[in-house]
Amino acid sequence: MKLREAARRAGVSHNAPYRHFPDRDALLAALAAEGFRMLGEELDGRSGGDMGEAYVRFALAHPNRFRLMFGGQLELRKHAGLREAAGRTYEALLAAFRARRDVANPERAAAAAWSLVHGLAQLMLDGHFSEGAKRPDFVREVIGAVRFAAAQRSA
Amino acid sequence: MKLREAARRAGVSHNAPYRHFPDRDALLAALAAEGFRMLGEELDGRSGGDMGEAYVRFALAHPNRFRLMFGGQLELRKHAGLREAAGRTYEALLAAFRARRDVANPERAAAAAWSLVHGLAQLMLDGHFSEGAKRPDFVREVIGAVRFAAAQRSA
DNA sequence: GTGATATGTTGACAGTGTCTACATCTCGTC
DNA sequence: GACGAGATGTAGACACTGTCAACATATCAC
Repeated sequence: MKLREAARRAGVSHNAPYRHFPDRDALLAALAAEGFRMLGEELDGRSGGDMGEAYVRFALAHPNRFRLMFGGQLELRKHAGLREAAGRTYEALLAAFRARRDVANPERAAAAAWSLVHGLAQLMLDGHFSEGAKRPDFVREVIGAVRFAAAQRSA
Repeated sequence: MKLREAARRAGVSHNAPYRHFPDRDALLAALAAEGFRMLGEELDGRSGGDMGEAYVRFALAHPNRFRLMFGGQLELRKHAGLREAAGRTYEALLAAFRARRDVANPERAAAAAWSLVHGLAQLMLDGHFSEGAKRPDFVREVIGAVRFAAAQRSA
């Protein structure tokens, strides 16, 4: 998280990063954007619970990256590329839900699904769920515990 | 987020806070703990979707507090009081689900419900859901889009 | 009144992000 | 091949930060 320390560890002077990024925030934004690309690759080709599990797996495998992407210290609205990268991920999820015929409202279901896996990832990263999260199938179980409001029935 | 700035704004010297907290992290931990207490009060007496809405409402009303509580920069495991405060909130949610007879597995359902509302709050705070989140009932709709696996039916 | 404790202040230290100025290295053009 | 331009690197300085040590004052029990 510290610019000078990173430069030191990379074996360059404390000012070298400024030749590649205008400031510290821009560097972090680039790392976050790369993170969104990585996440997109993990999710690509999956759907349903599988996709949700991949989302949480990514967060647990790259906790600092994930926190950087979603930690809120990046002022997402200031970095257009970031917002676009995140939006693309959401679009893929939305498309997956639109392809299903058994869900009443794909937009709401997609928002709920993203919220579910995102919250699960965040809470696990933060160390809540300490007891249950040790079970190897915890993520699958939690994701499997929800259904989305079915089509042809009132919401 | 800056100690000296906060001291300045409070009209005291930059070292006054050290008479009350051993270091910056301890001050933040105290603020987070107070946040958990506030959140607990908001959730108290509610259940179901109502509780979920109150959770998200709290996050949107106190974005910085919420991010402090769940941002992960606090090393939750280092502050026993914090972990306990968060655990108490979860216990209340768990109790609410245990009281329901129509849910197959209260533990999983509670974990899923917390994940759902937590992720929803976090994503809204970060500015995703930009289009849909403007609808006044967005939170209720998203929460209403999920069902929990029913009792007496295979998961 | 006296001593202890709580609370506040000033001054210093190392470390940080950022700016400016200076150096070098790499090429396309003549 | 020489040269000027741009990319990339470095050193030094600045204001700022969290933290520590030393010193001051206010409160209160005895």
